Order: sequence, then structure tokens, then C-alpha cells
Amino acid sequence: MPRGDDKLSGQTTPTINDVAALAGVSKKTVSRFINKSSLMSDATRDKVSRAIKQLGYVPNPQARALALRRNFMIAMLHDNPNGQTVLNFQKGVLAAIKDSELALAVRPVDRTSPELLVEIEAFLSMQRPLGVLILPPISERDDIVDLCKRLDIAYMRIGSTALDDPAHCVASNDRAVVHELTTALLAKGHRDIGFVRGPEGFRSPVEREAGFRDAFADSGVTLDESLIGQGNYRFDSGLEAGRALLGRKNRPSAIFASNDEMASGVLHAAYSFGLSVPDDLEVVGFDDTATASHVWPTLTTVHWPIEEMGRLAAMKLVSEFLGGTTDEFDLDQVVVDSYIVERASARLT
Amino acid sequence: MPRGDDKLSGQTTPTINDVAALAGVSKKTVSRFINKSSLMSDATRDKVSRAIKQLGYVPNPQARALALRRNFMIAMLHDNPNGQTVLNFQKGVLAAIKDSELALAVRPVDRTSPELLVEIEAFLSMQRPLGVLILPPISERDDIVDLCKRLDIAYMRIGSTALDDPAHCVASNDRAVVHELTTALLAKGHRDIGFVRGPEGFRSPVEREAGFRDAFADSGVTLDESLIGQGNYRFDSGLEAGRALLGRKNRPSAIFASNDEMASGVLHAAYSFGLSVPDDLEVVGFDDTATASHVWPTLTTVHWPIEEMGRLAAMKLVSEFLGGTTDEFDLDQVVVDSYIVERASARLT
DNA sequence: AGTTGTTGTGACACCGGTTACCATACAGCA
DNA sequence: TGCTGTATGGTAACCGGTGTCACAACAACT
Repeated sequence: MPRGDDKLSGQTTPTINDVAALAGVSKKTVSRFINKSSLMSDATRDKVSRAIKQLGYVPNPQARALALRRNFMIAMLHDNPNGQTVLNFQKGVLAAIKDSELALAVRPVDRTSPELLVEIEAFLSMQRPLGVLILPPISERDDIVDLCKRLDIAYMRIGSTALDDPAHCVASNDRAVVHELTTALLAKGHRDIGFVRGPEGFRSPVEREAGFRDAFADSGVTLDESLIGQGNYRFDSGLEAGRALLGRKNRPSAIFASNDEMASGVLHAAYSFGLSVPDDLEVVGFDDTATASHVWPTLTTVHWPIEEMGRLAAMKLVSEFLGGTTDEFDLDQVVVDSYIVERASARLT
Repeated sequence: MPRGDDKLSGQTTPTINDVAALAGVSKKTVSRFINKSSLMSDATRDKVSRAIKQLGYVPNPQARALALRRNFMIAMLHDNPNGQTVLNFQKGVLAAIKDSELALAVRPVDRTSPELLVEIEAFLSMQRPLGVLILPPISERDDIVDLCKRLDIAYMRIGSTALDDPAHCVASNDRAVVHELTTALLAKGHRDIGFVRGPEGFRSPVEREAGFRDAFADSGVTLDESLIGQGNYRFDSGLEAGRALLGRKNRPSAIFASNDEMASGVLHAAYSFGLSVPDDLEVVGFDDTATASHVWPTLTTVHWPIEEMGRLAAMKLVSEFLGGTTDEFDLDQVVVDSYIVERASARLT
């Protein structure tokens, strides 16, 4: 006579109780095993391990979430600064957590909304992620970080410069690489180099601009301030700034745009003036998004390692909870190096 | 003498018990209210409602997840077919669930992996989302859909043509719009029109190609099969196919690439042959991603309403659980219309 | 040998909801 | 008035884990 359970045995997933019963221990002991408690005898560990394997037991994340008051997921908080960028970052994060049981929740926000903090708090206290990855530019906002601390949610800030102690941030060295690139342009003989700045009020544009200015200072070349144009990281702003720069009586011989999208805009501006790139004008960008290799001519740019940063940030965040898999990563690492990618829009050598 | 609770009153979030106590009812009654049970007197409903408002009570999703065996999130399953596309879809989904308490989990998979189904099953049974949005091309796989049914997880398939009953799919009318576009090219006098096909084995490329062929048939023009090149939706394949087409003795006067990325590749091919677009060659793409407006000349393309599809799909999926907010949407809608966007790479009028 | 300290294990309450089932109150009916 | 039926509310068990704490076993001390 079949037991009630039997007809469902294929459907029903084993619980911690089943494992405990099979191993002949209490559920607490199984829980200890799952959480890698050191207070266990090898004999017990073995019994439990065998039972788990035999039943194909997998702990229920919802139950753990309730008991631990944390969901088994990490969240990405961003302000949609650049579509491609977010996607690349996301790719890195997903690569890092692929083999874990974690999910990735994506949460875009609007930094101009007065409700920003309230919305983020609602999201975080609702979903209670294990940790949050905060992308630039909102990674610079201390109020959001304070919120995470108050809610006791781990966080990782992504920036163009270190924003916090090493345990809580991952950064790129924008300033240094822009310095390098600008120096190369100066060494090539360019004197009138236009610069298209990113949006005001955030650090990444400031860093990139600082690298540009540093290079002039270090090379002893005077920077013509009127060659610095304002943009907002978007295509149209690059087009506009490019038109303004190229419309001058003595137009620049090279233009550095703070990101690829604006650099594409500059290319369009150049074409609309009938200029040929790189013969009449050299153009460089920053980010190395797909756009950089799809425009014509292909963009000489800086590879911004946003995907690697995503992977590193996720690893650092997750290592607190999962432990172990830190082999291939130095979790104290903060800076991921950018590097120059030379393509057709500017020859640097 | 302060009670123990008091010093935490600002920190601790109210539970269903607090609401029940304040309203003077049992937690079951509060639960009934939350789940919109009809078996309640107006007086009780009012008491509970007031208490909830007063305490600012929000049901704990983790607890509900455990009891209901469903997590309050929806998942996006995709095979990273095109970065920009996934991002745009994601945008639509997020717009749809913005005001709900749902989270969006993103889960890329590798359709060539032999472990595909196992991985998806692990993910779904682990996270137990309310529903899954399946993007093309894996939306075409019935085994994944069967898996969802078996796990009792709602699903929504996204495709270039209806893939299921109206309750479970959202589609675009690729075939019709390609027909329209091709017809316009033919009407303009083009006879040798190159076509760059998408990857083999999936429906969307087939649909787009079918629209192309239909237009020739309906216009009574003979299609030169050798003008059909194979691509895989990626830039490089467009470049290669473009080179092949343009290297022929009698090169085509227009090329239709099945997506924008390949169309960009075709543009590069044209430049490498010293051809001017649109004067020597007209090029059209498909998707209307950011790339289309960033390349030079800007691409005449088809706006593929992937963002709108994301919004619609999410609304349809979520409406089953949340009810209500269906005002602005026709939830039986399956097809979202694409339309032609005329830019500089081809003039159609 | 008796005391202390350390380590491994289990009993039980708890996380914050939902569901099954039972207990009322009250209306309609004979 | 008593009986039944239907609303409504309450109780306890449950979802599947984790935390606290008591306790047993055993080694290392006086």
C-alpha cells in the first residue's frame, strides 16, 4: 500500500527535515553543515553530506531569506548614465555570480527625482538584497551609502576614483589614462586640442578633465580654455560641442571627448563641416563601448574596464557571504586599469 | 520606565501582528485584507486599512514568498542576442513594474550549452519568480516553456511572430514591415538589393527574410539569390557580408541588413570600397538601436518596438497576480507594431 | 577523583506571513 | 423560540530554514 508521499516523490523537493531524518541528526545540524560551521565532527559532517547528496537537497532560498532577513540576490542601482555601460557592467556582475545561487536584480533610478532616497529605501527594505552595487554617478552620493549602512545592507561603490575604503569600492584610473592619452597627442605635435567635458556635478567628468589639464601642465603647453566645451555624455551634446569647436576661426586639430557617445557626435560634427577624420581632425573618445568600433572611422579611445569592474565588485561583495572562491581575485584590489585602444580616428604613434 | 520596544520603535518595521493588534483583529483578518478577500465587513476593512496606514505597514515579501512558494520578482531569460536590444527590453519591463513591489532579475543563458535546461531549471526552482519573460531566440524553444509549465511559473514569450496563445506571448510584425520597406526600395527603382540574413536556426531572421522575399514576389521582380548573404546579427558578419556583396562585378545599389549592427558593418564595407552612402549605395537596417543614429550617415531602419514589447509583456505577466492596473493596456494585445524610421543612409520618398 | 573548559549536538522558539479548520454572531426560517 | 445557514473572526499548524541555549561527552586541569 503506497504511502501518500510516494506518488509525489518525484515532484516534491526534499527539505532540511528529510535530510536530517535520513542522516539521523537534527535539522539544526544540517543547517550547521550548510552554513559551514566549524563546530562539527568529521563523522557527522560526512553523514550529512551523504544524505544531502543522496536526496539532491538544495536549501530553499525563500526560507533562508525569511530567517536571515536577507534575500539571496544582489542589486544594481544605477541612473542609466549610459546604456552600453550599464549593460557591460551587468555582464561582469553576472559572470561573477553565475555559479552561485544568487540572482541579480536591476534597479534604475532617477537621480533628479526628489523621491530618490525614499524610492531606494523602499526598494532595499522590500527586497533586502545581500548587497548593492552602486554605479556612477549616484555612487558618489553619501546619503545613499548611509542608507545602506542604516539598513545593514552591504554596498560597493563604483567610481572613477576611490570613493570609500577598499572594502567598499572599485574604481578606475581615469585621470592617469587621460593624462597618458593627452600627452601622446601633445607629443604628436597637437597644440589646439578640444575637450568635451561630461556632465557637471559629478566626479568622473572632473577626473577625466583633470587628466587632460595635467598633461598640458606637465608638458609645459598652455591650455586654451576656450577649447573646453561642455557636454553631458550624450550623443547630441557631443555633436553640439563639436560643431562649436569646429566652427571657430582656428579650429582644433584634435578633439578629446569624455566618452564615446559624445565622440561619435564630434565625428558627425566633423562630417557636417566636410572634415575628414583623422586627416583633418583627430578624435578620441573614452569608454570603448560597442559604439567605438561601429562608427567610421573606428574610434581611438580608452578602454574603460567597466565589465571587469563589475566582476570585481560583485566578487568583493559576494565574498563576504559566500567565502571561498576568492582564489583568482585580490579582494583588496580597488583600481582596475584602463588602457588606450588605438583605432582609426587618431594615430598616436 | 521605557519598554524594551520603544528604543527600537524607529528601526523596527511593523509586522502583521502589530497591525492586527492596533486594529483589534486577528492576523488572519489582516491577511484577508492584504489579499483582497471579499469576506469582510466594511467596518473591519476600514479598521484594518486605518491601522495599516497608521503604522506604515508593508507586508514582508520574504515571508510571503515562503508561505506562497513564489518570490515577488519576475525574471528575464535571454541569450544575450544583442546587447542594446536586451537593455531596451529591460527598460520597458522596468517601466511596467516600477510602481509595483516587484523586482526584476536578469538571467542570461547560453543557448549552445548542453546544460541549458538544467541551468534554467536550477535558476527557476531556486528563485521561484512570479513569472518569466523569455526573449528571442530562446523564446522559440518549447522545452523551456514546458519547464515553466511543469514548475508552475507563468511565462511570456517574446518573438518576431506569435509563438503561443495570446496570454503567453508578445510579438512584433517583422515580416510586414520588412515587406513595406523593401517595397519602397523597389518602388524607388532599386533592382539589385543585397540582403544580409540573421543567424540560422531561428525565426526572427526567417521572418525578416520572408518579408524581403514577399516584397519581390508581390512587385513581380525577380530576386537574385546570390545577393543574399549570411550574417549572425553581429557587426563583423555585416562587414564581411557587405564586402562580399560589394566586391561583385555588378554590385547592389542597396543593401538591407537584418539588424543595425550588421548594417553598420555594411557601412564600413562601403567605406572600405570608397563608396559613398547613400549616393553610391543605400543601406537600411533593422532594430533602431542607438547605433542607428550614431553611425554616419545615420541609418534608415525599422524601429523594432522592443521596449514597448517589454512593457506590454511585463504588464501581461504581472496582471495575473496584481490585477487592477490594466487600464491603459489591452492585455490581449499580442503584436506591437514596428515602423520605418527614415534617416540619411537611404531616402525612401 | 573532582572540577573546569571545550566541543559537538539537539530542543525549541522564531522569522512573518498563509492556510485549514473551528468558533462564534447573526440573519432567516419554521 | 429553536434551528439552520452564512458571514466573519480566531487558533494552530505550517512554509523551511536559523538563533539561543541547555546539555552531554570528553579532555585537561588541580
